[in-house]
Amino acid sequence: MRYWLFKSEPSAWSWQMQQKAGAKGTFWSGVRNHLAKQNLSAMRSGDLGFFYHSNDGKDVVGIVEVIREAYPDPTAEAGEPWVVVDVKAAKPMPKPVTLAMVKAEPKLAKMSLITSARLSVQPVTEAEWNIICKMGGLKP
DNA sequence: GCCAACGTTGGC
DNA sequence: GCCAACGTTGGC
Repeated sequence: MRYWLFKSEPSAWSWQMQQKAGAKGTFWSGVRNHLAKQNLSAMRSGDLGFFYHSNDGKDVVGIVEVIREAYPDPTAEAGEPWVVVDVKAAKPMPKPVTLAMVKAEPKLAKMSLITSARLSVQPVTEAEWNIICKMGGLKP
């Protein structure tokens, strides 16, 4: 089981929209970065990810579960290498964890969210996962 | 709205 | 293969 972080601008795709998509979930499209693509490819069914609102909010607002592993991005041009995974909303954060809270926690200083701010799909370590769940009011 | 970080493109 | 120019992301 691995952990991830998905970034989205709420104006493009918000947590509320993800929740409305329900148990069937949706594909996570639009990744056009090779490192992010590698991360998508490494995901397995059942992996969990934080849903992070960039720009507007700047907070972890929920948890999604990977329900289908990487396959070609339906929104990509023919011949392009991009992939998507399907995710569904698993549970909301009782208390959203803001970027400011992450930055204020020394144990999270090495998170990709801080060190690779522009990467849209990031790995999260188990230790980081547990800390943020706790900050968000979830039992580990 | 600005700007830093960073990835990509294209000229050489 | 280098690197300057340019575009995009995302925090402030």
